[in-house]
Amino acid sequence: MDLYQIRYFLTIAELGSFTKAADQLFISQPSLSVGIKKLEQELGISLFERRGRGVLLTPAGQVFQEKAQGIVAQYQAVRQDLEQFKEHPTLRVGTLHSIRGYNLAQLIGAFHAEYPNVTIELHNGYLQELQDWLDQGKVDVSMTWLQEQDDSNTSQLLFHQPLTLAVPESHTFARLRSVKLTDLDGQPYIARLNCEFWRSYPKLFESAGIEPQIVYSSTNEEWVISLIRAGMGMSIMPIWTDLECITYVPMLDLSLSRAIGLKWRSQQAFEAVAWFREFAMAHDWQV
Amino acid sequence: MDLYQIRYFLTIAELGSFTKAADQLFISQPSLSVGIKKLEQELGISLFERRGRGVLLTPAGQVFQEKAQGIVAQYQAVRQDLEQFKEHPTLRVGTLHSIRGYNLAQLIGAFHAEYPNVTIELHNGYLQELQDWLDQGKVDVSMTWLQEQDDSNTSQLLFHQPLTLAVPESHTFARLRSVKLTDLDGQPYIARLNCEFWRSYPKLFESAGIEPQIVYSSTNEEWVISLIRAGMGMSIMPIWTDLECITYVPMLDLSLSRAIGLKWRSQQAFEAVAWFREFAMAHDWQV
DNA sequence: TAAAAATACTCCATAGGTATTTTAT
DNA sequence: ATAAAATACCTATGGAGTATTTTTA
Repeated sequence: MDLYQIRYFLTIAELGSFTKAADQLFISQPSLSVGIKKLEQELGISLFERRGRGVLLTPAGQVFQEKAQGIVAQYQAVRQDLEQFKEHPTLRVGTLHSIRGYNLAQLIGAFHAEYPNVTIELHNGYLQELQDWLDQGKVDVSMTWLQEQDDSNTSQLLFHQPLTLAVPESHTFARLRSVKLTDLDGQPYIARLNCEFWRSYPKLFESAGIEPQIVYSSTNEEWVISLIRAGMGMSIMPIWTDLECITYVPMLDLSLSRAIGLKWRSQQAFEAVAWFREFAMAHDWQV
Repeated sequence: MDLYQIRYFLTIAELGSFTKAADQLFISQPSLSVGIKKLEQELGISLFERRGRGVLLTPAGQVFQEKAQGIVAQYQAVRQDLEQFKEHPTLRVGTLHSIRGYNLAQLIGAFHAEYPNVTIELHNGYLQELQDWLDQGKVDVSMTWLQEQDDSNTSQLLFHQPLTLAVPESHTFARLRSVKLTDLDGQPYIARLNCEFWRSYPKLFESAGIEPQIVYSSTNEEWVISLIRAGMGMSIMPIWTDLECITYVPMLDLSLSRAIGLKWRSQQAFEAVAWFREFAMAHDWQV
């Protein structure tokens, strides 16, 4: 069944005449006659009672009329939604839990100023989640941790972010020029469970022959920061340039760095993705 | 847009593959490719992201998917409603306010026993309303007052029903063999506003030189009966055979009779109407 | 008799098919 | 290299047109 058939039917029902409906629909009266006959055959029931002057809905026709209006209305709603989308496309950006809003907010703000029609939807997730969402088409682009093997067709580097030890500014370490891994032995430590390096930490600590005391752990970067700031412990974490009351201490025997960049699907044709990639590349990341 | 296009789209979206969808839909893969391309052109936006292995919905495709499911569901609901109607057609019967349920109930009951699939909808109304409803297709057949000019193509007589004076059984008139019109002068009279003869009563009374005292009037036949039974007055009304505590008194100089029958639209093809007509004709009306 | 719907036919757009090529992994 | 979608081309269905007939009030 074609939607135009329903539109034709509704017009005839409203005007009570094939001829008048044909005029209004800009088609010929015989075309309507044939079309409605097809519709009636498809539905297996007569919809109009043909009278000398005009037509009248049969009981079945009245049943059909009520529902048919709903179908046409819903179709028009879909069309409108898509028009809406064309004018205001929604770019769904996946962001790693361990990337803080601070950096991203500036990019989003600047992007929106240049592309005011694009609505940005942020989806926070873990490394694997982001990859899945990308693969499943639930996000269009992700700002995430890049690995060596990532292809330049589906990813691009934005910046490197070193990781080092963050301690409360009141901690004795805060006044040192640097620390060594062994200094961490027995220190209160806050585990960043969302960290891409986390699974390699136990080995790291073990090979250095140390055992920090893990007092808290959290998947949430902001909470880790708050806990350090409150003097609850220290953590090896990416250097965020906006943190107050926290001191980063260089580590002599540990040099960690993560690569943050964009990932997308190959052949992704959604133009907002291209805009966002270009924009992110030109952005001054200040990290 | 054709509904099969939406079905095709939904199947592809669900299976994530043109080839698999083509198998399931029993059409060829190229036909699907071409069909979806047409759909995308009609909507003016790309719905699928073509990847090496299978396809993925674009953001717009996801928007479309949600709504499209609703459209297909509604279409299937319409189909089901019509199937329901085919199995259990609803015959809408118009009945005159001044025809009491008593007589009709027996017909309806017997009809339903013979045609258990037909649902009967009773629509009570005045003479003119019934005619309008019939003309507008709001009822399929009416049991109403027939006039001389009614065509045998659109009406048939069921029975004649004489009208005479009804008085409370306690009234002195109840013991008379008959009364004359002039006996009504000054008597408490209950006007039956819904009566087809009502508009001619004033002239009738006037030409007889009498003026009954109209104590109550009602459009509702049952109320009129109750009022008479309660001794509030008398009324010239159709003879109902089931009334207790009410006595009909023949009138020497007034002989009224109304013709009750069915009316329908010419060319009415709804088969339940034919069944009902046939059934009503064969019915023993006991009036 | 006149207004309106149905029918007969013609034309062409398009859904669907098969064979093949292109594309992406 | 292979799986999957796109393309090319063909056929047939059916939507829409014009001219005409049938129907009913």
